[in-house]
Amino acid sequence: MNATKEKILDAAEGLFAEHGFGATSLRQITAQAGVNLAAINYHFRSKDALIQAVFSRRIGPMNEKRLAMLDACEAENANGPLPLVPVLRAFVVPIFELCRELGDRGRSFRRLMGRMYVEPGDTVRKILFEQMQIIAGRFIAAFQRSLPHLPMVELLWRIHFCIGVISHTLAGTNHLEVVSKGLCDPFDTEATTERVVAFLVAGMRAPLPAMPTRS
Amino acid sequence: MNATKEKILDAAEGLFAEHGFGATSLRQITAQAGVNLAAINYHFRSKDALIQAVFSRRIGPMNEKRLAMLDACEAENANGPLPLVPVLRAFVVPIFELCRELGDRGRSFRRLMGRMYVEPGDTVRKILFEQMQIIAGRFIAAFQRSLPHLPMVELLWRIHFCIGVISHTLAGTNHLEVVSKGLCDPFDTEATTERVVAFLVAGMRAPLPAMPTRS
DNA sequence: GTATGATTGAAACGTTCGTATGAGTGAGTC
DNA sequence: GACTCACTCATACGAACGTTTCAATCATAC
Repeated sequence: MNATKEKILDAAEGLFAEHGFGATSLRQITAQAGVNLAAINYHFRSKDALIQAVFSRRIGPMNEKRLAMLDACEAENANGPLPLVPVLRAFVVPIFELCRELGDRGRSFRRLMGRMYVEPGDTVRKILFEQMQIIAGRFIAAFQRSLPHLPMVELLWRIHFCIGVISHTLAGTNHLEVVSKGLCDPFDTEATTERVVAFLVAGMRAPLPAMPTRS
Repeated sequence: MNATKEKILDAAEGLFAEHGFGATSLRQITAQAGVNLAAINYHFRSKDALIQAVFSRRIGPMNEKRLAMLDACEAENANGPLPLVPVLRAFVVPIFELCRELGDRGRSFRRLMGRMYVEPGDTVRKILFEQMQIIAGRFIAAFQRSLPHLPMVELLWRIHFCIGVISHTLAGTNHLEVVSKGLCDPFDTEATTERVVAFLVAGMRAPLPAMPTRS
């Protein structure tokens, strides 16, 4: 790929993570990348297209890995119940692994990923929907096989909660570090992954809540 | 309070929730509120101060309610272990209750609250830190009494996860509605609260994760 | 009624934004 | 050497931004 294009993507990823999409100007990006302002509108068409490119560079490979892990899990348990833990791991692990592989750049990517779920505006929303469509069906079906007693409504809510934990952990504002006075290290990726999985496994297996009687 | 001031706060709350802080202009706000543009800089000093005002109008009462519920719980269990569920409820319930009380306006406030945890920029970050300081210590201590076997590091991580679930549930992008094809209703506040509590109770009580052996 | 202080109005300020333009550069082909 | 084509550059455009200014308006107390 063109070197300028990549420099732009790298700079944009970092600045978007730091300041958000709206608050990051194309001029900041080109300044940090050390390229000309017009290069963005040459290599990408617009700011929106740049945002899209920043995401798709990473998300595609990540979701492939997720599906690969899910495939492996389903293959190993073709004729029986699907154990919950590996399904959950297929959902959780690749995203943290990708962050670790990216090294220092992973810190930016984490924040971006965490933020994309709450980002207003159609641009990011659209990207998220497209990427979700690809894996949502597969994982819902897998979770259903793992937790067959759980009504669909409850299952979907709990997957929603899982995404919340993952997203918030990735977003990694420094609140946790501050509150814990450095005790908790969000960048110890492997330990964080295990903690997340343990929490989510328990949550998914929680007894059904007592529903309030509707008046 | 001045009627203009309140009209501005209402309009700002809705637009901030819909489009985010950066993407909402003061002109949009004054147009929606039906007041003059200069009114914002007269009643508040700046856009940042307006953002601050939008939040503090709601968060103060909410945290008071949280602490009140925690007080009650601690009073009832002065001489014994603190049960987990009421502590968690004190943490979770007031925020959902506030959203319900606010009616239609609660939908905007929910999104705002959910987003503030991931919002970039010093303005929101600072507000969040100030408000957190008030209740963080109290709740950490309470959770520690409820889960005395849990090491502090794990406890803090799990509180972090809880905030993730709450924040993501509040942020309430319509992903869940879309995926569930309307099966899940995020605005059934009471049922949502029970589901969140059930999930979080189980997560908090999860067995300790097997930590990876550090190489 | 008139003076006073708080509030609102219309208009403008300077800045920065995303985007567009057209000239310039440099490697590769004939 | 002339041509091509992908790319980079400096610069400009119009629009929208947050903020400011100052005159007009209003309620209220004297």
